[in-house]
Amino acid sequence: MVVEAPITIRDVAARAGVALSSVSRVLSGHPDVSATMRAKVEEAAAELGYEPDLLAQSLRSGATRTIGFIIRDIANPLFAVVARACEQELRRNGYSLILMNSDGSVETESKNFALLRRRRVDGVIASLVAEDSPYVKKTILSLRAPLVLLDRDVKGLNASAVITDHALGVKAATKHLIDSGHRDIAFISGAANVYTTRNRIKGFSEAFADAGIPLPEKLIALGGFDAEYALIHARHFLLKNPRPTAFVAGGIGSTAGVVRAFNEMNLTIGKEVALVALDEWPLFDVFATDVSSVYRDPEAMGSEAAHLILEVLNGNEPRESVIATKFTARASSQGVL
Amino acid sequence: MVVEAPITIRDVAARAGVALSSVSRVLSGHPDVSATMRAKVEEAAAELGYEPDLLAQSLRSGATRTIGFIIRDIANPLFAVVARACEQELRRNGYSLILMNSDGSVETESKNFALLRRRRVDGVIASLVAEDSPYVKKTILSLRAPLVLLDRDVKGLNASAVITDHALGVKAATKHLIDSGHRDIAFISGAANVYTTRNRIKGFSEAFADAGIPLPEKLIALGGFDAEYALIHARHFLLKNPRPTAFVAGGIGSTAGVVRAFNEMNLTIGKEVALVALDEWPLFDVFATDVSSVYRDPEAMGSEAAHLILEVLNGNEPRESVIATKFTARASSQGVL
DNA sequence: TTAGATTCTGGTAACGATTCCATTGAGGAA
DNA sequence: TTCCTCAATGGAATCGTTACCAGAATCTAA
Repeated sequence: MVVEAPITIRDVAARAGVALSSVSRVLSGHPDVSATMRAKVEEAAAELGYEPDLLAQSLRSGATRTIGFIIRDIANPLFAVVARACEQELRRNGYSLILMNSDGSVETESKNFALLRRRRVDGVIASLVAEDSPYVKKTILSLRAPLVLLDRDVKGLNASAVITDHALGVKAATKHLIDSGHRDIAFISGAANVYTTRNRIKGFSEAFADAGIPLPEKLIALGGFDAEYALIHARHFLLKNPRPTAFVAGGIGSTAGVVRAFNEMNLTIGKEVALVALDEWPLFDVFATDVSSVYRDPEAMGSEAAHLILEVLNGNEPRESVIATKFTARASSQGVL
Repeated sequence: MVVEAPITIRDVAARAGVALSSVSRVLSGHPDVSATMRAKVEEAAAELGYEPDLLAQSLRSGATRTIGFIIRDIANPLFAVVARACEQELRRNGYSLILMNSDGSVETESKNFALLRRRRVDGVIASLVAEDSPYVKKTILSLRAPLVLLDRDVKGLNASAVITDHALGVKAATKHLIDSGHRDIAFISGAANVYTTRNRIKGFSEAFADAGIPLPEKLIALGGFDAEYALIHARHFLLKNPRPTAFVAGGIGSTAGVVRAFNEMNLTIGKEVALVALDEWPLFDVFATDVSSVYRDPEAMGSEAAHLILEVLNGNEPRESVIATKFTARASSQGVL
């Protein structure tokens, strides 16, 4: 396979019979260029099929027009939609997205940040595995590039953030359960070292406080967003006496685990046990039509993240953008008691 | 915010009191380096916290250690898993993944290829929107980098490919439906200008041929993988007389559309109409336990794609890798007639 | 007509790294 | 001692681009 060498600005200059610098001026739209020169260079460039090399441009200009995107797991359907919307918006603005999964490991996450720094990305959008891991601040402060956090709250970073108002939706969901007579409501979600969890628990607690009912602390399990964690703890809760009559599951993985536990014990959702899912997922409306949920718009999260990073790249100050949540009561949380 | 300038090899050389070239030799492990020199340079580099600039290295070496990943839609849960597995495997080998959605548009796809070329990616992994679009071959041949196609078959490209043996699973599924007495079996999927569809139809046809039954050509709709397309055609088929007793839905989007049509007409899956889904999706086992499916392993697809591109980058010839499919009969395809 | 400004162009130095080439000095063989 | 080899190092060219600087040509104003 013969691969001819790529066309460089040098070739164009030779063909047009002018200097390198003149070609560069024409191609980058410099004002001090005669019409003749412009025509000659453009013709030569077109004939040769010249394409500027982004690598060389980046080295020279210091900007790569790439944005790093670090998340725990792109296979989480919510984040896949976030990533899509974000990539689309960045692409429209001439940026490309470098995707990295941190696989739930703070070490991998740290390495990813370091690699993005070496790649000289213009910015990073990240959903951190944990806000309190010791390296986080150091790693991020040495980034030399603007950062947008997804649903995370780390002090002293001067970063932008897309923040979901989970409390709003979770509080409404919990109030709904309490109003329906539930008292022993289990809550299973990820660890409290991420804003997501803390803000959800805030909404959960407020609903109990408002109702003047003590928080069922023994039914709260905050340790992991994965299905396995949720399955184990849901099983455990379901063996208690009295067993919880309702479950709030934090995220898609948690919901999977909780529902598996129900299935194991042959509990019919909406009849023998109530369920509220936090976040929806693909085909939610098709196969899970009767599951009550707290919804947030992942498209909005993704495009907002892109806007926030572009804003800072354009010289504006970092800021936060809040995404609303909406509780929708469906059959899964009704008629249980 | 004061941002100090990044440390370059020049700073390290100055600190160690040696030449640039010596620093480079030490850092890139050249053999002709004295122990004294090595110690001096390594100490200086460590003290300054030197990190090599991948941009400059890439310009010099010609390799960026980046791989482009072009798919229709990362929010398709199957491809999200493919992307995750692929990114993980590439990361282990020191490569980063640049993600681009083509949004189902051949123009966007073409622009994405062109941008990746300008970014000098070392390779591209792509699931083409269409195999027969006029620009495809030209765009790809001008890539100057190895290519791995995902479930696509384009002649004359010298590309590697991860190919799914859809026919195997679809044939088994169709045979199962025929053996259960179904004759009017509808098939809804994407257009025939991608291998995926053609290979599925091959399996579908073969099952009919083996049974000596004519193919129900009027019940085959090949036009789009999206839910909307499937919904419209499923509705249309369900109004026929006699109406089809079974549906095969090609992909996650198609399944969503078909099931919505069932829901609209209050048809109970597995009782009044049979269904086989091609591909599974997250929480499939939790909420859709009774849907018969043809499964393929997206993890395997992703890591195979990574292996194939790495192979070619290591000097081997392009090749194909085949992924198996497995039909599993569940309640949705039984006891209908 | 001439001084000064303006337009246009070419040459060259960066950006940050690697690699070739030439030089030095030490060591070994005759 | 002389010649040769080879390890070790510094200097310079290079990757492809942009931007600065200087000089030539043209134009404007007095």
